[in-house]
Order: sequence, then C-alpha cells, then structure tokens
Amino acid sequence: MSVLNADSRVPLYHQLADVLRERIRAGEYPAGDRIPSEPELSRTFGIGRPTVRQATDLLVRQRCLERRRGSGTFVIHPLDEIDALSLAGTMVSFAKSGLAVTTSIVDPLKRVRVGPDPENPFAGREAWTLQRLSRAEGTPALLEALWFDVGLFAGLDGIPLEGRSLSQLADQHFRLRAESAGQNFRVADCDPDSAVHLELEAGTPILLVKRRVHFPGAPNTVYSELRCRTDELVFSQTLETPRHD
Amino acid sequence: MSVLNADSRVPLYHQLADVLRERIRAGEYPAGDRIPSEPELSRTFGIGRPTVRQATDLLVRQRCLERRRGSGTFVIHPLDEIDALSLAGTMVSFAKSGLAVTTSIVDPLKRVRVGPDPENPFAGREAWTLQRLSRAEGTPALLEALWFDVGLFAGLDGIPLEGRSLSQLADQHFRLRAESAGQNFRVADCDPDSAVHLELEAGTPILLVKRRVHFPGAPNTVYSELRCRTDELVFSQTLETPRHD
DNA sequence: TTCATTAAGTTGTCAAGACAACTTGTCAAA
DNA sequence: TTTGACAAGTTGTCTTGACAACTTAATGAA
Repeated sequence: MSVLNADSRVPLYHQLADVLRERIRAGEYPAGDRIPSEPELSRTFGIGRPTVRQATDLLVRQRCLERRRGSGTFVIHPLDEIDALSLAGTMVSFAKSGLAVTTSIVDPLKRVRVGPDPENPFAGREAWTLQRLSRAEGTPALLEALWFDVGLFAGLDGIPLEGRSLSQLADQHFRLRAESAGQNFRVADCDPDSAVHLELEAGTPILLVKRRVHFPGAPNTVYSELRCRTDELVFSQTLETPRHD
Repeated sequence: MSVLNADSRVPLYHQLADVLRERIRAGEYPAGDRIPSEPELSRTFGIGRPTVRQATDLLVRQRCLERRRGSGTFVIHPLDEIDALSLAGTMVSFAKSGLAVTTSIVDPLKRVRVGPDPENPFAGREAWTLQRLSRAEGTPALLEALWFDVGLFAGLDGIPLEGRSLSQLADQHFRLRAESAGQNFRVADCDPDSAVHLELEAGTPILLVKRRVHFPGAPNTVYSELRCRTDELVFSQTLETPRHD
C-alpha cells in the first residue's frame, strides 16, 4: 500500500518529504518523538534508503527533523522551528537564554484611535493595542507596547493572551505568518510611565526598539515599541542567512 | 595521485569540498566557469559519484556552486548574489537609508593578542583587528571595532580595506559567506577613546552592539563591537524570514 | 545560410548493498 | 545495587550501477 507514485513527475523523495511533513503537522509524529528508522521507511514505502535520506535531508534542512546518530531521527520541538518572529521575537529570545522569564500584561487589550506619530503606521487609525512587561529573574527587563491591525486580527479580544507567544497566536488563530520585519534601535530617556513599570528613575537612558512586522500581502500589520533595561540583561538576537533549498 | 585520504576521520566528501573550495578561492576555477563534471571528479579522485555529489551539495548550499542540469556545475558569481551580512551589515544598512555615508579607518589593521574579555571569542588568542568610523552627513555616527580570525583571513594585510564593505571583501577575496550571526544590544556609557571619535562627551549613553559572525564550519570568525550615536541617526535593520518550499 | 536532427555529455533520480561509528537497552558478573 | 560487556538498532559514509531529463554542440539537409 504505497502512498507514493513512482510514475509521477514529482521525485519520490519530494513525495516522501511531503508525506512526512504532513504527518508531523497532523501530530502523527509528535514533536520530540522519533520517526520510523530509515530502513523501516525504506521497507514500508518500497523505496531505497538513499531516497529516504534525500527526503529527510530536506526536512532536516528545513529544521523540521533532527538526526541523532545511533539513536534515530526526531521531530524538532516547535520552539526551534522556523518561526517568523523568532528572528526578532522577544519572548523567544529570552526563553532561549535559560533565564526564568515571566511576562504579564500591564495594560489590557483595547481598541484605540492612535494619535499622530510619524513612526507608528497606525497613526490616525484604529488599532488593537496592549502593553506587557517581561521580567527576567524577577527584575523588570522589557516593556513592550504593541499595535495590531483591527481587520486582520478580528476577534482578538476573545482570545486569552496571557503568557503566549504572539507569533504563535498569529499562526494558530489567524493563520498569519510574518514575512519580514524592520526595526530600529536607539538610546532614549525613559518616560515617567515606563519608568514605573521598569522600576527606574525617569530620564534613565534605555534601549528603545521600534519594530514593524509585515505579513504576506499586508505590510505593517503589527507595530511594537520595546523599552529595555540593559543594565542587567542584554537584548540579543540571532540572524540566519536565508536558505535557498 | 589522489589528494584525499580515505583513512582520515574527515569524510571524503568534506575533504573534496575543501579541495574544491580552495581551488575556487585560488582562482583555479574562476567565477562563472564550469568545474569538472561529476563523473570526471569521480574518476580523478577515485571516489564514487554520490560522494562527489555530497561534496558539491555542500558548496551548492553555501551558494558557492550552482548546478545546471544537462550543462554542468558552475562557480557562482560573487556579485549578483545576496550578501549574507547585509542582514546585519552596517555600511549596507546605512547606504540604503539614502544618507551620504563615509567610512574611514581610524585605527589601521594590525595583528594583536586579544586580552581577556568574556564576550570576545578571540580573548587570549591572536587576531586581526581594526577600527573604523562612519559618518552620516558629516556627523560621526558609528564607531566599529572588528576582530578577524587570523587563519581564515590569512593575507588580509595585503588588501586595501578603505571604503569597502567587509562582507564583500570576505566574499570576493576569501570566498567566505556568513551563515549566521548573533548580536546583542545594550546601552553603555561612552568611554573616553570612543568619545573622541564620536565627538561626544565621555560618559554619554550610547548604543553598544556586540556581534559574532559565523561562517560555514567556522563559528566566531568575526567579532565586532559597534558604538552608535543615536541622537541624530538610528541603527536599523531588516529581517526576512527564511523561506521554505 | 538556416533550420532541424542527432549524438554526446551532464546533472537528476533511484536502487541495493556494505561497513563504520554511535546509542541504547539487556544481561550477567561483581 | 552497581558496573561492565554485549547485542541490536540507528544514522554516517561510500561504492557500483543504471536510467531519465536536459543542454549543448556538431551534423546534415533544405
């Protein structure tokens, strides 16, 4: 009962990769679990082991699978998967550092008309907005103000946001996956409101990051301002060069 | 006369990839030219064709080679390719802003033994180092200190650096293309030396970026510290999500 | 000359097998 | 119980061989 079509114009290893990717997506091979071994896949699909390896090679390069010699081939944990925002994500980048990070919403989600601001793409329009604070080991480290497009994120007010990655939410609830983002960095004096949350004196220099996130066909769908204390924690990111497989 | 050692712990296809990369770098296979065909490499090196393909696969993925079915495998032209470092590049990101940016070397290239510094991967070792200053519209904006691996950038002291993008140099002279990079951001007080170059008072808060650049098979090959004035110019970047197929 | 055909060469895909290197669990001995 | 040796299973590497799909250049005919 082979699912693969040997006469197809699509190479067998691409077909097998599609099957595996679909099974992973469907939860048939849960994250962290081992998938069937190469000889086993070779037998069940009636193809050679090199072809199986070509297929899993694709998924390994896409960071979907991970090979462990002598042990097996495993489904990568979603956190390590290619998440559009993880490039610049905040919760994610902190989580990887191994620090105990807690995030709480300090200003609940509401619909507002955004005032004039040349850097805020929602200026003069309505948008969802909220503010959240991340603490590392108890110390306030990052205050984040976000604005969302009301059209694309319709019904956002019915979804629990506490403690969730926003990119994960965008993916799961709205099937939106960021395409690109732009951000800039500057040193700014901390305003009084933010100073309270960050437990600083007003006027203390902080790192201010302004970020725009673009989705396919919908640029500037998310805008955020990040205010970071960098006295105890630094703001870090990892960049990977886009792969062309 | 095989150059490859079958008894080595290093896999044959890695050895062959190294040989090919070296020949490309040395100009033996010029950019745009065809390299010997797979059967030919297979014969001359006395190895199987799949092994040859494994080797060229590495270089294709590093965007060093390009396969054309029915025609051959070709050395990629350095210029028309996406610059890996442009993701995090400094001159490049400034240039895109449309501002008149000039970069000058304020501390010439030299070989030094790097002192202890937990964040500098060259600490306790020898490295190339240099310091350069970028001005936007005449105003000092960015002071950059760089450290390079002496092994990978052998002969760096014979190459004119003035006014060139370093990633372009790495690509064209050493056929090195960054794979990934990590950087962190913090607010720091400007040290006296940097203050002179940036035309600030010592102690003024500036943006300090520490960056590590990784090349295929050679992590931490470049380390740099960027000190930015952000009063008139911001430090910006664009992120693209890696595409999959 | 111009165009279509042909042949040679190249990469793309796939098979079957072999051994090496490594991991893990089992089992026996201390 | 703890330790060590062993066996089974898995991925890593490599070989030989084959045919398909495609490109290019040479060849021949109009």
